[in-house]
Amino acid sequence: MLDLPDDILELPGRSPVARDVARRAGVSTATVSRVLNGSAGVRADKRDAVMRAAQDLGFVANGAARALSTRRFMAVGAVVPNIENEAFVRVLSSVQDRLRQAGYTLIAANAGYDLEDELREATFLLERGVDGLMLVGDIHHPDLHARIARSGIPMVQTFSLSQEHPCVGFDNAASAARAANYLMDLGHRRIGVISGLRKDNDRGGARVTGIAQALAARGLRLAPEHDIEISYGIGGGRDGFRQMLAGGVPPTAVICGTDQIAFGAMIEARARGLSVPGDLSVIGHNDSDFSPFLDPPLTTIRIHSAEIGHAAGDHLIARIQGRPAVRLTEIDAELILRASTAPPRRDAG
Amino acid sequence: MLDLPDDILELPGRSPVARDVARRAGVSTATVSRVLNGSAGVRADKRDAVMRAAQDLGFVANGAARALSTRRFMAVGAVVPNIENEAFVRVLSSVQDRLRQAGYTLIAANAGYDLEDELREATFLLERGVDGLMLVGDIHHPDLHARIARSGIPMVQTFSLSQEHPCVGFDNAASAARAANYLMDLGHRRIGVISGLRKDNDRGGARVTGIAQALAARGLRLAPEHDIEISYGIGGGRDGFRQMLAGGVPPTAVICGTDQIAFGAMIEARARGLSVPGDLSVIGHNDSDFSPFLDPPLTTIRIHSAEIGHAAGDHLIARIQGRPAVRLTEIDAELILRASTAPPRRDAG
DNA sequence: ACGGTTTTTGAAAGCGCTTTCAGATAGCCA
DNA sequence: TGGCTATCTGAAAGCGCTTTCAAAAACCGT
Repeated sequence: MLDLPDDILELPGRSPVARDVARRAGVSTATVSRVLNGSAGVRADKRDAVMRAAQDLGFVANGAARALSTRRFMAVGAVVPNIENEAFVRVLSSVQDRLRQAGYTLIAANAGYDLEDELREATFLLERGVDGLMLVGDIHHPDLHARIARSGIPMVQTFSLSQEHPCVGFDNAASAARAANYLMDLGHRRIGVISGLRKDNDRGGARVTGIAQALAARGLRLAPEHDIEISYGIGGGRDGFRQMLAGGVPPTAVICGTDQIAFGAMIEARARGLSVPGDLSVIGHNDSDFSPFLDPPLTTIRIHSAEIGHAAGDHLIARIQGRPAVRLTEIDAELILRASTAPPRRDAG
Repeated sequence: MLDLPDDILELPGRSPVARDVARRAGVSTATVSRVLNGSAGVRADKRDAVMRAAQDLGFVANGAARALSTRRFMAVGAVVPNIENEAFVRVLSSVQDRLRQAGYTLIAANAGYDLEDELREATFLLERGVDGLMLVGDIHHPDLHARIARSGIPMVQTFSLSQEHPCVGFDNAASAARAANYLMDLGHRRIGVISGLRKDNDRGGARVTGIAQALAARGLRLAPEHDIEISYGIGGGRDGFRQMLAGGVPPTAVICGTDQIAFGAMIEARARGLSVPGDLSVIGHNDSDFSPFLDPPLTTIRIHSAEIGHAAGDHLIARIQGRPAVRLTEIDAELILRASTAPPRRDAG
């Protein structure tokens, strides 16, 4: 290597490196590194000199070099089905909270409810060298877990519970069943479901199953024409409820996969001259910002996204740092009662 | 360095590196690198051997080493005021779209409408070695631009226009003025504003200024009691409109900083027995998902978030790759007319 | 078959940081 | 002050990849 004399090193274009700081402070790069990290066992005068030199030069350590050397990238990845979905955004935001405190960065990616895409995105993150990975749900591409295992980094699944893998979530079937039971307690007998896409989506699937089982447990059944699967969003909710009405005998209550869908269903119901909750009770999922303000305010299953995120973040950090972490954390979902649910009309048989 | 004999290298715990692939394919690491990247000028048989070896071993290049070597981190950072805000999420999502196509990763951070925090987060990203940076707005911590400049990476500001810095955005003052003019054309004379926090927020500030100027241009003025600043969200909108009514003579129309705020204002108006748009016209900002479905559907200024994101992404990629890029891109905001606006009542003077 | 090209290829030098290891210093007690 | 221990410190070896440079191999026209 061509070793330049010390005095011509202030090349303007080059951003300063540890070597420059060392030179300026009259120490070695080893000492610079010690000061800028743990500081353990460096004499005060040298430490100050290094600090000042770093300050003066505006030194910023090169993350790649540090990552290469420590084998720690100081980042964790998260792949969520839809990065624009409120619930996932909240989780990402709270995971990031925790990570940030531990000095880690969150890199989020979008899987678009597609297993292949999820695999691609996860692989991409793995290549980047993330130190941990957060996924949503328990259904993934068959190769995904093998790939994660090979990379040797910790992984945690969220939003649903899993027998196989570390997870932070809740029992989607049970919480949806609770909503169904609540409706049946009110006297409803014809209960419908409008869910988002269920393909490769264990949360959606489990919720419908839970509802069907709760109905069965009381001798009722989820009629096929009352079991609707649509795309997410308010428009989806309208379409879904329209389809349901087209099916014949209308339900007296519907449970929806998200509050957006519930909102859409309510709009469509009103457009058809049905009053909520008079003619139709509606329950959503997620407790979105707007839900308390709808007309009527929406009964919904609140998912504690922030708690899920915090727990998932803590779990990953712990395992990255070699500390023990619980394999399964259950964060209970909560049924928030508002005015969109009521007993069915007497004549609704 | 202790050079292990070639035959004991299948240590299970260690993930494979280029050296392993090279050995298995009977080539040098240089060739491995050539194959895995550009592939230029490698004989077909060797190329295949490398490909196969990499496949067999499940080789994944170490991103940190690559970044260190190429001086490219292949990631760009984005710092937005609120990562849970719909408009910013949409921009992030569309920036990521573009970056992903170019092989780059997006790392998003949250500044919480605080200049110090924004500086901290941006610095954090800079330390990571991001190759480019996206910011929101034209008001930043005094040290921020210096720091970015020192790191030598391209930066682009979004959502507003700037004289000083590269930007992709729109004229917040002009678009808000357009809304005000529309209301005045309908005959409104008492127009109010409910904006989110304006501190260190040039978008919010510019909108109010634009409205005030539009009013002034027609001999009207924005009464102080009709100029309300609140926190974001539906609750904020309700509070804001309540405050406005407490101010004395009620306005016949309000322009709100977001559709959430507008929604809140509409709720509060109705609670006070005012009909929209009969007694009060309401205009929002952003054209949120739910806005067409409100009752009445909300007139709003649609911000083309996806276009902003795409343009910002393209701009950064171009500059990272050393290609020229336009300094200022203006993405027009659009006034979407729906049913929440109408002429004022005749007797509303 | 041979000299001159044109391709391919591998050795080795980094990229900038951390960390080990041994030597240098400082501190302490007698 | 000397000797021994406890602290500090710097040289140097990596981390795993890319890339230059020169040597080796393949190709070509005669």
